[in-house]
Amino acid sequence: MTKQNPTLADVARLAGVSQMTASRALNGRPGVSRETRDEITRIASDIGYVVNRTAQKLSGGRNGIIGIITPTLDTQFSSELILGAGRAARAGGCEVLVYTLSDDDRRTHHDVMGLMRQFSDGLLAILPRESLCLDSLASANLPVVVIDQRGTLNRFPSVSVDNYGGAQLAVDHLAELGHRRIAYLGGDELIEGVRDRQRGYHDALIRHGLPHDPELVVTGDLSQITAFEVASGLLAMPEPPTAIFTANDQSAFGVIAAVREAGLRVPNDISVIGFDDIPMAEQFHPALTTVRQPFQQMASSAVNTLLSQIAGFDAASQRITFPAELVVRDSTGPAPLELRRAVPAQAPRKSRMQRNGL
Amino acid sequence: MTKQNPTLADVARLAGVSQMTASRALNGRPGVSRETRDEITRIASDIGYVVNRTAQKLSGGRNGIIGIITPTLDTQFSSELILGAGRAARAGGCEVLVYTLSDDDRRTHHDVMGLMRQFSDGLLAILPRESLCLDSLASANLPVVVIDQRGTLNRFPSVSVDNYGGAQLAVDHLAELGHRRIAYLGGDELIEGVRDRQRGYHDALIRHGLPHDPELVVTGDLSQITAFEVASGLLAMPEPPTAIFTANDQSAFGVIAAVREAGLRVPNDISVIGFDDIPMAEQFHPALTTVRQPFQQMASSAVNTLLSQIAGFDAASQRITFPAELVVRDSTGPAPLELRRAVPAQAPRKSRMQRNGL
DNA sequence: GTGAAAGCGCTAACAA
DNA sequence: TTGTTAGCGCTTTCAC
Repeated sequence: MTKQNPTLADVARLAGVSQMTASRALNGRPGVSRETRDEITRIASDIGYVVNRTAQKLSGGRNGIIGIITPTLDTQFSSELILGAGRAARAGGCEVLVYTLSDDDRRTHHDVMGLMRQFSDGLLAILPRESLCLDSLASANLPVVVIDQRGTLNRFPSVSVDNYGGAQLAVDHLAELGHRRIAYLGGDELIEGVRDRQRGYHDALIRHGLPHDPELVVTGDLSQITAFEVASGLLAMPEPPTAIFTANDQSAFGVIAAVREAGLRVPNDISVIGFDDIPMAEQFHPALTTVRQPFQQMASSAVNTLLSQIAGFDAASQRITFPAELVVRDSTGPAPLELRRAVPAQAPRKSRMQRNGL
Repeated sequence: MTKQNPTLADVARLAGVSQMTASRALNGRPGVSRETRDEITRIASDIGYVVNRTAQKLSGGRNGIIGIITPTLDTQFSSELILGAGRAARAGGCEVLVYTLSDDDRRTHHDVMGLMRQFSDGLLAILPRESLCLDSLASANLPVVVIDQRGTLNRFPSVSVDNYGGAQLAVDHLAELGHRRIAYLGGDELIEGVRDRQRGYHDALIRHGLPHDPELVVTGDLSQITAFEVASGLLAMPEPPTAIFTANDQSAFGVIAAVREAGLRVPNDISVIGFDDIPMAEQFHPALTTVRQPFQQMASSAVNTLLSQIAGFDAASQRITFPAELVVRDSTGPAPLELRRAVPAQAPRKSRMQRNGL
């Protein structure tokens, strides 16, 4: 307890004005003469005054804080979004505070929402799955924007990528490379975006007149490790796919590991394509072909929507969708020649293993 | 603006007691009769009362919030630490809010510190490099614990891993495998922990009586991409190393990619060992041999130190160091036979390329 | 253009 | 065991 931090009262006293004048000056509000304002600003900076946002918020005003709620911090998916949101917020004169939903569900979502509401002017929710949070969010009467979850109940404005279209892009790419047996490794069915990707996969298959073998549709949990296991099963099929489309990049990494483990090569024997285009995708070996989500744009669009809501505009029913983009790198290639046109009845496994042994 | 959130006054009124009694009851303070307390608790939960931590903080009390300051969110290094800290904090009845230092330095560190101070009871700073933040932190008179940075100025209690010893573990392992030409790929020299790792590498080399070739000590920036480039240079040397120790796992991934690119294999031709043991290390292919930092323990130890400081105990000079642990996986193996005992004068590159071509 | 008063929701400190 | 008073630092409202 050396010395207290300077408060608005200190600034006011030193400047010989009332607190209100100081407040107005420092916040750029009208009603202060040019000279007074300059003087106050100078003094404030001299004594190192920093507004107390806690008090600011409590007294009914805004405090320039945007809260971000994210289910997890350890995926590049969320870090990218948070990074982008932070940039956009700062550009809009706000700071960002992140709250991670606890892995244990001990704490009720309601409490968390309450907490964030008290701290911030508005909330950005990264909620891939139809979370219970939505209910708590609804009861909080403060601006909310949801990322990656349009939601069935249209309660909040949302920003997401065109998952359906993106998945089609992936299948198109594979089909053009001559693949016919294209597998899909999905994730948690509760995640709206993931469901859309699967629909996109399915519809694109039909559009290309490709067989739609239910055995080629498998489910993971968006983690690399699970993808590895699930993909291993896929590769052990009597008639394995020549290409695997995964619901996210992380899964694609697991698939590639599984392909290697099976003694096959990517993309020579099996093509793999992911979804997201997290930074790691480019650095992976082989560099991952994937469908890009424009994280930066999504984040800044979400922040801007939030900011305009905070400013009092109604954006309640806004649904922003960004197009996905195919990013071709090294993990996809032409389908093996002998499988390109028709799917032979006999298991192609052997011949491929041989080729690989060269 | 549907309806205001319930406040302590509401609870008190409904319970027919004063605000203070309600406050005491809800905070588990002594001085409230059993029945009154139960009744108040019931009512509070009935009307969905959630304490306003902003007001709580403003009124001079604690608010059960721990602020975490991290330079970045997109490394598993920091996510692991934050995850662990969150768990520990919650176990101690606190919530955690994360602030990411902006990538642009527009905002002064001082402002950020001010902000966090207002919001929280104490700060956990993940500051790998000797940051300017330390100065700002010092001026904030609230508990601070620093992770991964013992600091030259002994200002704050800190928690870190034994970087020096960990690096020696890595070199010991390599030396036991018969490696003689062991390279070190470091990172930012400003990072204290990284400097310690280099010292450990150097001293261990001497201890093992191994040659200390300055050419084998190169510097990256802890990123995978840079490591790839730097390692490529290392491999192109007339007399390349047979093992590479990197300052972090991320760099090791880049090195492995470079080794592959050069047509060599890990660990047959080149052994690679990292530092950190981030989750990705285990899932990488080949699974990475590395030196583990006990993130969970470090984080919870840091939180506990912080908590005790908040409780009023003095921990100003506390320095906690955790031992590092060698985790042997698949990226290290015996040194190539012909290089195991002595370092031949002629370039060994050719013979290794041949072996690889088998 | 400026200031005074009141209060945001809560908790210390002191009564009773 | 309980209540009263005061005030955290700021902004709103309304007066000058």
